[in-house]
Amino acid sequence: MKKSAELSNNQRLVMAVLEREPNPMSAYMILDELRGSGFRAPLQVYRALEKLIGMGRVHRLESLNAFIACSHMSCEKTGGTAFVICNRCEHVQEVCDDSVSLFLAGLTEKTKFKASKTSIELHGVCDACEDA
Amino acid sequence: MKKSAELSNNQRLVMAVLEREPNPMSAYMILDELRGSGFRAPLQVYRALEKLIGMGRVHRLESLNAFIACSHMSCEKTGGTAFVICNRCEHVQEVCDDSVSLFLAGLTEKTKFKASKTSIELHGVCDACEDA
DNA sequence: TGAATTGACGTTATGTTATAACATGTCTAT
DNA sequence: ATAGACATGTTATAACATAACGTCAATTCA
Repeated sequence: MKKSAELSNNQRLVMAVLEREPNPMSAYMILDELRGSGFRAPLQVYRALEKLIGMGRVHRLESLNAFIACSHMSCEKTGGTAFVICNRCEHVQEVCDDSVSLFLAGLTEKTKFKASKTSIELHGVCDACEDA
Repeated sequence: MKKSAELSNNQRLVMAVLEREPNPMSAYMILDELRGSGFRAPLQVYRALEKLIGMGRVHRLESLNAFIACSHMSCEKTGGTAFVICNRCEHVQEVCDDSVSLFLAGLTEKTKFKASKTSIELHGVCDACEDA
């Protein structure tokens, strides 16, 4: 039994790419970054991403079909995370506090629903871009 | 200048398909339903969907790459809508009340963000499927 | 020890979702 | 009548994702 903190070779490479890049990346962008390291097929990326997402170290942004390194330690321990995504600069702000988990708790109670996965994504213009 | 309530031929056909089907449909499922009516290419569907979404009569579910008829009158007037999606029966519950708009308002205030589009989607198991 | 299991990896092919680019038609306001 | 806006049709292609197969190395436990 391995410690979950240990990453396989491919997982480490994908993680490193995502940690270098502040903005969301598509699987194919990641693939292109890693061709020099021997990656040849999309599955190599997707398989690594799947594990990293399972560990909570990477998030998938459904509205972009893109991936980003988690900017916190362990979002997965709280109820959920909201992503605030600027359409101009592509910067993503990750919000992961009580307001999010309370909102989700209220929603699942109201709808009598057992949620296993949630996705909250806002698109618009961030403060910095608005001022500029 | 047309009244916005009037739909073009293709828009009407796509809308009718979505209104017949309670569960989310992919663009290609819609296309297949409409081949009998003369549809031949994905763009015919995507173009109609784009307009219908703009009118608030159809929602796009980002986490499914699928589309569903709005079950309310004009969600777009409120602050936002949350979709509660059962992974077993595929049923989608559309929640569009103050708790959603208040949550979004709090979030945008906190992050100093001007949101133009939001997507809130929960996956899990609905009450009916849980009991069954 | 060695058979069985597990998990990562590699490769080819294919499936699924979405848009680009270009041509045509059809209203309507001036 | 003509310019503008909008809807349409068609072909091709881009972008995103997984199926199905086989290999290999480490682990385990009979």
